[in-house]
Amino acid sequence: MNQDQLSLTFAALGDPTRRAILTRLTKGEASVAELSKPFLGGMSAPAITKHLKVLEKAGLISRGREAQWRPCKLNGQGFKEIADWVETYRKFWEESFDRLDEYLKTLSKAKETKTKVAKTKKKGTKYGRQK
Amino acid sequence: MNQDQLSLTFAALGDPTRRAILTRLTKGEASVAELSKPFLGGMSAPAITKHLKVLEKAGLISRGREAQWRPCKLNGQGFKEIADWVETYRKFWEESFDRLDEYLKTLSKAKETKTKVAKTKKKGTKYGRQK
DNA sequence: CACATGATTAACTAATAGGTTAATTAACCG
DNA sequence: CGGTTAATTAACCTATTAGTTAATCATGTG
Repeated sequence: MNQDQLSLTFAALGDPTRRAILTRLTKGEASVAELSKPFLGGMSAPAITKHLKVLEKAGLISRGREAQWRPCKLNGQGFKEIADWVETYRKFWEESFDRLDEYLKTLSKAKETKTKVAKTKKKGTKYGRQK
Repeated sequence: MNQDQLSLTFAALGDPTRRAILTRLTKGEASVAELSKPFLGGMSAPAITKHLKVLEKAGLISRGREAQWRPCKLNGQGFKEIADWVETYRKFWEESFDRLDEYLKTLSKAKETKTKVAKTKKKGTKYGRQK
């Protein structure tokens, strides 16, 4: 299934070939042929076409018409969706930096005082049997 | 194929079940059994175990030991990787908002002046034959 | 029109993903 | 120890994915 937009977008980004295509597009519009060249020996056009379909459904690119060419360009909206989603987890990565910070302070403190820390055994946690 | 960390992380986020697990974990640590309950009729424990392996390799969670329970918790680092990657595309979504903004201004201007915009046909683009 | 170029579609293949149930491992409890 | 609970591993199934080559569609040009 995986029909929801966020899943489509994340899944699209999970492929390195597709991310390479996006990186290329930061430098400007490109045709299918242009996009296929950079891939060692050149990836086949049908393969690129498929990737572009995935990227388009993911809202990460949009496509134009220019005679027989169908140039692709980045579509900001898709990226914003991802940015907004991950933003809701910000405090978790900031927290871990806080903890790292605290740990580093602990280290230097330990160096000063040579303190031996007692290892306290936790018991009876929330995971204990409930009946 | 798909071995790089960023691919693992994005691919992990591409599954709605796994994102639901992450959402649950924002409220605190949880065991496999606790994580399986919310899924309509309860998803099987082996399925959850597999998802957790994916999330762990993606750097999005870490796991502890508490007797026979293996509680999971969020790992901020994985989220930061994603945030950093998407940040490099920020200007593309901001640009599109600028364009929207400009468009809205154009609209209200048109309302004021009733201007008819000439449609200019582009010709001879970069996609032309290079022979 | 005939033909060349660019892209897509069709058909196929091999590998991977997401799920299941059954069996196994690990740890606690009486 | 024997039993129970939590989780993982194994084996299996089906659907999807990423790629291929060959054929088709679309467009511009002599």
